[in-house]
Amino acid sequence: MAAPLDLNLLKTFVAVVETGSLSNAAPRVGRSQSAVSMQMQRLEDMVGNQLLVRGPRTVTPNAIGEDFLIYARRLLKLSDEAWASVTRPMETGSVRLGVPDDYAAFLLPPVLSRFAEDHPLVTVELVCEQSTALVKTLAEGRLDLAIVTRLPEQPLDVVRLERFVWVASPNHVAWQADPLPVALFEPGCAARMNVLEALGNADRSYRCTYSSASLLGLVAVVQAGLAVAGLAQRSVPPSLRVIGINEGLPALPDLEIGILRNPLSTTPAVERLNDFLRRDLAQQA
Amino acid sequence: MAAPLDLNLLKTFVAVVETGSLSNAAPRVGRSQSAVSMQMQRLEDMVGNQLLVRGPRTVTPNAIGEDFLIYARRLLKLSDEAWASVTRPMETGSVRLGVPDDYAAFLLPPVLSRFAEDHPLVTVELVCEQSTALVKTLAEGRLDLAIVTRLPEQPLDVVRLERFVWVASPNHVAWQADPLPVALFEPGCAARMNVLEALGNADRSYRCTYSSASLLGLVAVVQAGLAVAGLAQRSVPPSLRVIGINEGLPALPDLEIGILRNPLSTTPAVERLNDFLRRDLAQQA
DNA sequence: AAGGATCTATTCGATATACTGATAGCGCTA
DNA sequence: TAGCGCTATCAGTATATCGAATAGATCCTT
Repeated sequence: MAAPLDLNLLKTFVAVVETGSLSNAAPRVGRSQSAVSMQMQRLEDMVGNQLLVRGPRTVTPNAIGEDFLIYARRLLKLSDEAWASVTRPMETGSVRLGVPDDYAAFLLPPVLSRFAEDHPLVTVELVCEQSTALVKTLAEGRLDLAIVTRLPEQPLDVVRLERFVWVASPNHVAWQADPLPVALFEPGCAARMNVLEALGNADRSYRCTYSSASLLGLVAVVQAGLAVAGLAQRSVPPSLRVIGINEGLPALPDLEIGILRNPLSTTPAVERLNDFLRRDLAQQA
Repeated sequence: MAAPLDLNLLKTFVAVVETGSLSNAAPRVGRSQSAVSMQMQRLEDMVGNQLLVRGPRTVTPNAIGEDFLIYARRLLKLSDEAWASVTRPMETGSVRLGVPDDYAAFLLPPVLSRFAEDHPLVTVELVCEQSTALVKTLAEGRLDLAIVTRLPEQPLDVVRLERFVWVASPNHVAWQADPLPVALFEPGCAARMNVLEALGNADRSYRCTYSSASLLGLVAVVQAGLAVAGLAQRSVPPSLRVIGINEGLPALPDLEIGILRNPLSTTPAVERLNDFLRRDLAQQA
């Protein structure tokens, strides 16, 4: 790693290129003409390459200088952003938000859209994982917020109850098979536990024909008539049919949705998104 | 605009946060412990906010410091890139590459993986849009390269022909319906034009049951047996079945794939990725 | 409970760096 | 040819930054 560049020199460099003159750049950077000349000399010494071509009365960047100019501008801009993050933290920031796959696909886009309208300088980084993985990721400090489904024994402030339903292919009768073929999310997942617990309580035998984290894969298997599955009602694609007691299947308990927060994530941006999500999720039909 | 930050201070800041100690950071930045202490003081004076919480034996960033750390790392990384752009211009750079959705999902990952292995200091920013949108984005100078499907009358250097096929649900016979239900990409898309042109030439009446840019949505509709669609053969998921003349559908012309290049994008990185893609796409089975 | 260890903060003196003002040198224009 | 307007260089000065030493606080071991 080279020594970090001196952004004061870059600021002067940008001013020189933009004015085409050392003398005209000087007032822009609050230095004398001779200081500007020496700064450009120091910058070129530092990077080990000439960046500027000096004419009798003008100064222009060479090809390397042109490329370097782009970096100089980016560095100065990022420096301003860094400064703003400290001095005006309310307006900026980035939040790392974890959500389960199905929330990402179906529910979050409108929510994040509305949040982005209200907070244009806040960046939300979405991480899609199963709830169990999200708990771990957040505990490791790699997430600020996570929308998760509550697991048994898990202390979680529940924000909403999500209807959880059986689904099947509209053109198949997979539920008639014995043992019941079920498509499940991966072990440890609350949705999976709900399904297995309901089947256990009903003394219904089953066999697992699909086990993965992928919602798309699970949906594909169910659509193919190879299994039934449990899904959050709002995640049910139009191609699947909701089934239940009428088909001889036990009722499924609702999923308890909550928002986990990293206690070390105390920025205003995280605060605001947290409030926004709590309000929005609680309000949704 | 605030005065630019001192990257030497940021380097020290990062070292302090990473080691949790001023004393341990000192050898990392080639300074004495007292110099490190004063640098942190100067940094906090400069930004006008405390960034570090000092314990008796440890130092940790506060919430503002955590955010600032992200900027510090980005600034240092960008400084290295800037340096490399001067001293090793052939190896660095960033390319803005536009690709259609289905290419992004199925085909580009292995290509970009191989490119990244050969060119670790080149950053590729991917933009996924329909070909029609990509042409416009590139013309506006916001892309360096774009992989697009050739539209009628469009001058484009074709790099490969992509087999374009009808697909349907393996468990449905949607093609038997009259008029034919088709799922289409949005208007203006070459794939859409191919389908409609082929149906027109065959005098086959059709109705459009899906029209969107989303591949996932289209696949869902087809899988549901609600429509048939045209897809690049290599984009066909395992859950769909390729159909064609045997099912009474007209042959679909191949998609002509080409690479557009922004004439103002002349960096070595763009050059190299362009060459790489041309070679790689031409070679693929 | 006491002593040693280990850290951060501060002071002081030395050194390095960066600046301004003055000026030399060069090329252009009238 | 003289004057103008630029960049480069020089010398002196001011400021910034550093290391070594040390104070103070806390923690750990005996």
